[in-house]
Amino acid sequence: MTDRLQLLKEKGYKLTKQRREILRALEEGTPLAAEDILAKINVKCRINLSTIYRNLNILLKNGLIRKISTLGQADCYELVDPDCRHSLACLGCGNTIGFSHCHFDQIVQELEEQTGYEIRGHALELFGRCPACRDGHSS
Amino acid sequence: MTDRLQLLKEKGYKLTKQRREILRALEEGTPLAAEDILAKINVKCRINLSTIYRNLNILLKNGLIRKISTLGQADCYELVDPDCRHSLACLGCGNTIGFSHCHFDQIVQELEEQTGYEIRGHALELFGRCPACRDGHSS
DNA sequence: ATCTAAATGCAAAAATTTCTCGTTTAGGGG
DNA sequence: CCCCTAAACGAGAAATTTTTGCATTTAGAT
Repeated sequence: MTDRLQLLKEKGYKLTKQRREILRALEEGTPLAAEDILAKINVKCRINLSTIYRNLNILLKNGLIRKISTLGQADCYELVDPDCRHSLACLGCGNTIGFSHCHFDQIVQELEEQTGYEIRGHALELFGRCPACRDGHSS
Repeated sequence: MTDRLQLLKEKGYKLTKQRREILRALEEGTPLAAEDILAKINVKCRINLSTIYRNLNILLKNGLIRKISTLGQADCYELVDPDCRHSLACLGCGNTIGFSHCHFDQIVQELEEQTGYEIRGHALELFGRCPACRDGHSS
């Protein structure tokens, strides 16, 4: 059983197959909108979009995933993962690339001391213009 | 005329009173949802919600504002400002505090070199549990 | 095997965001 | 100034995204 399932179980959540499937979909690494998750769920698993939203909210509250809004029109969700991946999106064409190594440990620690918050995770989104959009039209 | 208006003008956008009012509302510093902006617009200025969304998208595309999704259910928008303010939200009660000094210059520069993107701005959201929620219930 | 709170599916509602189209307006050129 | 035109706007409809209520199912404990 994965760490994430373990944590949910300890918190008293039941490990339903829907819940497992949602996590499994997210474990691929790419940020996904609720609809995307639906599309990735095993055909054998009956699941409804509202179940997905309900679970995404639970996962959010427990700091297991983060919500990011730069990509697409619907919010996307991704695992708060150990190797800390983030996104860099082009404001022109929407092309997005990922990166790791955000080196936040220091900032996080300072803030925890200053505020008394226990920081569970972070979302970092960078945006700008990709090489193509930069050379092309000015909009 | 502010830098932001200047930039919009140079890009060929007209400086309508609606556009000015939206920016003025955002200049207060707090992240605002589209509805919040509507509520803050001067009563003398006739404006429609769709105008607000249209302009938010323009401002986004031009890197003048960022969209953040941790707070509330609707997306919020805030100016990409010179002193670089970000938010730390409690997963329990939603209480949010702001902070500055995210020290990103180095990360940004490295990424620009590696990717060829021109990075216009970033959104950073931290989340966790505030002291009260930490001591209180476990959910 | 039984029981119960938690979770789900479904359908409907609510909330958010985009779009169409007719009208208005900013700002440039006489 | 006044005119002109592309850009922007308002209004309302439509599309999309997200939440909710309720009857039914199910995980996990006894």
